[in-house]
Amino acid sequence: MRSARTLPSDRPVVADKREAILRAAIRIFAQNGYFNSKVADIASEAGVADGTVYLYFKSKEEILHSIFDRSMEEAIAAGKKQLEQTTDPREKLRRIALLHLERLGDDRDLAVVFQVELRGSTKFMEEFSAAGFAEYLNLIRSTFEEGQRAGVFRAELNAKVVAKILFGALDEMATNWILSKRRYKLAPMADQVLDIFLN
Amino acid sequence: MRSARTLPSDRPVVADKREAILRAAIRIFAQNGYFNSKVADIASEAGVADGTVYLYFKSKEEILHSIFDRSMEEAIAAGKKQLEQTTDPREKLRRIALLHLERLGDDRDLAVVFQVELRGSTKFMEEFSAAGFAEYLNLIRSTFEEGQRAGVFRAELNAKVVAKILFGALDEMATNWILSKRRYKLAPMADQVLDIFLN
DNA sequence: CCCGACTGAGTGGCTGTTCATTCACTGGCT
DNA sequence: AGCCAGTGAATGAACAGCCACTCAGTCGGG
Repeated sequence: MRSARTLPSDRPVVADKREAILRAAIRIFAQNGYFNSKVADIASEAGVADGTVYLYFKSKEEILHSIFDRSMEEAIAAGKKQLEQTTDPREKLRRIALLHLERLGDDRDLAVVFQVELRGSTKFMEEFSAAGFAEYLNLIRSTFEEGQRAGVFRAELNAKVVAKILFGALDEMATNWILSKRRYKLAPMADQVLDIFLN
Repeated sequence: MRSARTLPSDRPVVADKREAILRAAIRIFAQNGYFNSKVADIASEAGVADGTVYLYFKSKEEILHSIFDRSMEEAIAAGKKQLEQTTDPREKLRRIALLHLERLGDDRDLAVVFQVELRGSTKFMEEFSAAGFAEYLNLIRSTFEEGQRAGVFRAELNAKVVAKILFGALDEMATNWILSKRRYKLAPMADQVLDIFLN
C-alpha cells in the first residue's frame, strides 16, 4: 500500500519495514508492556502481516533486544560526541545529564520501554547490564575522575559510586516523569539535578 | 502430615500456609520473573497443591500485589518509627537511607522482586506509584523540608526534586547490588550516598 | 514465467484457573 | 465410648483460552 512507489531501491523498503516494525513495537510495548503485547498487535500497528515480523526478527524477544541495542548505541555515540565539544568536567557532566533526559523526554514511548519494560526480567537486566549499560556508567565515571584530577571535584570520593548516584538520580527523574499525570518538560530537570549534585 | 498435632489452634496453620505461599512466590518470582513463573511452580515450592494457592489468593497477580503491599507497609512503618527516634534532620535522612538499603540487603529475593519484577508493567507501576510509593517519597521530602526550615539544608532547593534524587540514588544502589556478580554489603552504601549527597 | 517478499489461517504447547472429589477432624447423639 | 453425618481445607486432573510461531500459498515486478 505505501511501499516503494518510484525507485527500485529495495534496501530502503527493507529498512523501512524493519524500522516500521521496530517503531510499532516500541509503541505497543509502551502501551501494554512486553508480556502483554501480542506479536499480532505489533504487526497490525506496523501495517504488516504477522508472518512478516518473522522475516525481520527471529522472535518477539529479539525485537526488544533490537530496540535496546539500537537506542543504546545511538545514545552512547551522541554522548561521546558531546564530550568532545568541551573540556570543562562540570560542563561535560551537565551535557551528559541533559542529553540523557532530552533523549528520553523526546520520545515518551521509548522512554517507557527503557524505564519500565526493559527492567522486567532479571535475565534481561543482566544482559542489559553487561551490554551498553556498563559502558554508559563508565562514561560518567571517567568524566568525573577527570574532574577529580583537575581538582574540580572532591578527590576522596569514590567515582564509581558517584556515577551510580548520578545515573540513579537521572533514572528516577525519567521514571517519575513517565508516571506523572502532569505534563512537564523532562530535560530542564537535568540542571536541577546537577545543581543539587554539584553544590 | 504436619497439621495441628496438639492444640486446636488452626489459625496458625492457616497463616503459615499463606505465608509459605508468599515466601515461595518471592523466591520463584525472583528466580524466573513474574511472567515466566507458573503458579504450579509457586505451589510446588510452597509444598501445596496448585488449587490451594487459590484458597488464599484470588489470582496470580494478587500474589504479587500482596508481596508489595505487605513489604511496603512494613517498610513505611519501620521508617516512621526510626524518624521518631531523632530530631536531627541529617540523622533522619541517614536513618531512612540506611533502613532502605538494609531491608533490601537482608533479603535478596525480595530485593529482586522490588527492583526488577515490580517495574515490569506500566499498569503495575501506576498502582505502585499511587500506593505506598508516593507516601515513601513524601517521607523523604518532608524530612528534607524540616531540615530546610531548621537551616541545615539549602533553602532554595526544590524538596520534591531532592527527594526523588535521593530515592533514585538509593534505588540505583540496590539495583546495581542485585545485578553485581561480586558480593558486597549493601547497607554501608547508605553512608557513602549521603556523604556525597550532603557535602 | 520466475523469484522472493509477503500473507494470514492454522497449530501446538503452554498455563491460569476451576471444581469434583478426598479426607482429617468435629460435635452431637445414643 | 462408639458411631456417624457434617464441614471445609486441600488436592490435582482437566479445561479453556491464548498466542508465538510456521508454512503453503499469493502476488507483483522484472
